[in-house]
Amino acid sequence: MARKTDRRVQRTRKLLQEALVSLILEKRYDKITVQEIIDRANVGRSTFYAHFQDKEDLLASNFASYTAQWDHPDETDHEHKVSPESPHVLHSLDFFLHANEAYEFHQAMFEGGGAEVMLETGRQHMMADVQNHLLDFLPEDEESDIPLPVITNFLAGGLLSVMVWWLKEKRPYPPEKINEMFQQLAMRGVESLFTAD
Amino acid sequence: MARKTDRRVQRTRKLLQEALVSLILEKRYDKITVQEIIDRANVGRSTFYAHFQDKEDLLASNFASYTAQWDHPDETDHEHKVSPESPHVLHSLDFFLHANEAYEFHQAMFEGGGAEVMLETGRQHMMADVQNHLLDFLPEDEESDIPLPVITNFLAGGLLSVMVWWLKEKRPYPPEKINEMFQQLAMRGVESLFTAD
Amino acid sequence: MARKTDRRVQRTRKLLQEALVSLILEKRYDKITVQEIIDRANVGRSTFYAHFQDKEDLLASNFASYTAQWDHPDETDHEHKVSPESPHVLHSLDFFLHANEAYEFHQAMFEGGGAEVMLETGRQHMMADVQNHLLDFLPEDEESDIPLPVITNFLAGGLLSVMVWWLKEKRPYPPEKINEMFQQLAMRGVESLFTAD
Amino acid sequence: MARKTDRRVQRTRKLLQEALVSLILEKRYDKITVQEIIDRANVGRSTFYAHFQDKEDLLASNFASYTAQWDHPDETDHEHKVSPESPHVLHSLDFFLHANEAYEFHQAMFEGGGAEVMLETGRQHMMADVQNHLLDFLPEDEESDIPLPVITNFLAGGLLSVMVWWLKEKRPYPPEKINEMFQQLAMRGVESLFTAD
DNA sequence: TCCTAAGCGAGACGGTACGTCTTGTCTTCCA
DNA sequence: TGGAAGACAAGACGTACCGTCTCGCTTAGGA
Repeated sequence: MARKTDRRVQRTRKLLQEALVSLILEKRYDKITVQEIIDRANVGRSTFYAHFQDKEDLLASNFASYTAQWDHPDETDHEHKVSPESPHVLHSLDFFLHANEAYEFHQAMFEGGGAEVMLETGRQHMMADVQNHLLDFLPEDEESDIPLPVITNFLAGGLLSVMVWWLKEKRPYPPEKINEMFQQLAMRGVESLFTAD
Repeated sequence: MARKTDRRVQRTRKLLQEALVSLILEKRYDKITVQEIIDRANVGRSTFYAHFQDKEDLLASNFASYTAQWDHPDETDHEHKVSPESPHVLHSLDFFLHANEAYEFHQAMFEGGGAEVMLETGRQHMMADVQNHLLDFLPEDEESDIPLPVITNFLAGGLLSVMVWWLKEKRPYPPEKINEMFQQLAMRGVESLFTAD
Repeated sequence: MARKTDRRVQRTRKLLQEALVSLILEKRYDKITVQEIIDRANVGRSTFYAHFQDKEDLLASNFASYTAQWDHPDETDHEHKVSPESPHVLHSLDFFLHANEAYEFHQAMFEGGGAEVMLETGRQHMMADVQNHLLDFLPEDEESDIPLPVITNFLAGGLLSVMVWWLKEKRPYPPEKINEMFQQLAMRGVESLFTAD
Repeated sequence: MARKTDRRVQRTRKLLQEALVSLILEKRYDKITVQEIIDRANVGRSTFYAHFQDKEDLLASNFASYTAQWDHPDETDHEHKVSPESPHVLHSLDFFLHANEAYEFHQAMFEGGGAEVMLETGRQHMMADVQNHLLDFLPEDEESDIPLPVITNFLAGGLLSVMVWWLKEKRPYPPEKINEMFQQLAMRGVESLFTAD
């Protein structure tokens, strides 16, 4: 059994991931060279390509576990089984909380220009997530006027946009607060801003 | 007066822009080479760089006039001075209509991978636009619970996301229809989907 | 008659020639750009090419009159019709005197790296000149052991080399003196240096 | 120890050198492109620049070993310790013999226009060589009327010129014969041609 | 004095080669 | 035997010049 090998392999992967992150903190992601990464990681060029297809692959691996949490959130706090009267159709708080924790990493991404790659991946996960949640709420037999993908895109797009703003602005509110705002906008719509509450 | 020169310059710029678009319709944007562009445009390499910094710059110039329309829409159809009862806080129809016209171009962008550049620029214009419109509706003296940028990001993010989906899906609805959906979501919120109308 | 035109043309040619020389005094000839020349001369690009084929052509024109003197020396001082006893088979003094006059120009050439072009042209003229003179001395009927081209190359090569050294060393001797040395070497050979005179 | 690497590197260098020579045999040196060289050598562009600064550098490397022989000739045939009666002040035969061996290469250079680079380098080596030999013959205590550099330039200039002629003429005489002519001219001078032997 | 053709400046342009840069593959050696 | 080291092929990049060209302005010399 190649247990020892596995451990070495994991170590090399980690070295490369950390090298990338540390570089991202210094300069734009898309200006980072494979050469720089392997220099920083003290790893041979061929070793890099033995583990990752390319730079993006390495980056993706960096937040694979990250987004994995979105797909498989801890099964503990599933207390937001809400009623239609008080529906948390979108468990957006999870996203904000999670973004809050990985704040520094996000900062690096935005400043470094690596955000696009991440955003696209993130968007896809978020979309899937949102859609799943919506499916729990929209009665299957009753076809809504608005197709599911439209709702999903609307919500995920809005959420992501607000979240990025929040992060770029260096979290002017606690995650719970910004989530509350988002929930109001998402659930009640803009119209509610103009009508008496 | 350098009139003739200007005309030549404009012609060259146009040749390059058209060459890029025609290439985008054939292959992924990021696989397109400067050499291919200038070959298609029958233009010298140095001429290319005399007019544009790089490939992205050329791409950007392609929808500069495009987004310019967002900033300075035709002053004719400013009839959406709507009442709060039927508020078109967001003149999103304009966006859908406009996207509808430039449909092929958008298709090329999305398929070709050049969308990122465009989306970012587009987002910025859209944000500014949305914000301006909101300012007309939010009473200045009355501070909302939710800061303006949050609303703006929410709406622009949702709009863009829906629009991209709509384009990528090859416009399954007429622009008026998709706009209607968006308006409902944006104005009334998701909650409205579950309540009796 | 286009008299006035001619005058303008001559002026332009002169401007370009002077611009080149002044530039050569500043930097290596082969690093000088056509653009720099026409900028310095305040002349349009097309005008340059209307007058000269290229940079080398302009350079050549600069010492066209120069070498012309070698081919058609002033017919006044032809008093070196020497006897075989005191033969000035090679009228090398002319070359040294001429080089002496155009000293600054030569300096520029050597320092500027434009010398090669000049040297090659100069060598050709010098060779032809030397050969002509030799023909006056070598009796046609009597075939020498050594073919004429060998002698010509030997003398012209040696003369040019000595002259270049002399110019590069900033003329450590008066032209008459260096010529005397050359004449001794050329006429009597190196052997004479070791034998009692 | 990078033994294997060295071998690869040497192979690449050789491939490039040979590619250049083979190209020179086909077309003018200054019309040869770096691209053509690397195509012929089956070598990547960056590899070329990893080994040589530019085209001239590659050319120079081609006769580096060549001129090296001039500086360090085989220590075997040092039997030209000649008496003043039969002085070989200048071991010019070595040069002719050497040029004879590398005949094809020279041909390529002259026809291809790459000769200038080579000639200048060759001249310098030849000058140093000639000067060293002269120092063995000219008694130090006895100052000649003619400075050493003048003699050196005269001899080296003449020798190079004759040699180039000889090569360009496709070696009309065996190297020993042309050397004999040169020696007579150099040692006894032109005057001797006119006097009874 | 006006007219007109040539000379000219300005500079856009197509084209070519350059030297740099980065990628992903491949080979060799070492631990 | 797996990984470090790094040479390498491939090829796009942005730059630098070149020589051609088109365009109007200026200007001189004949009308």
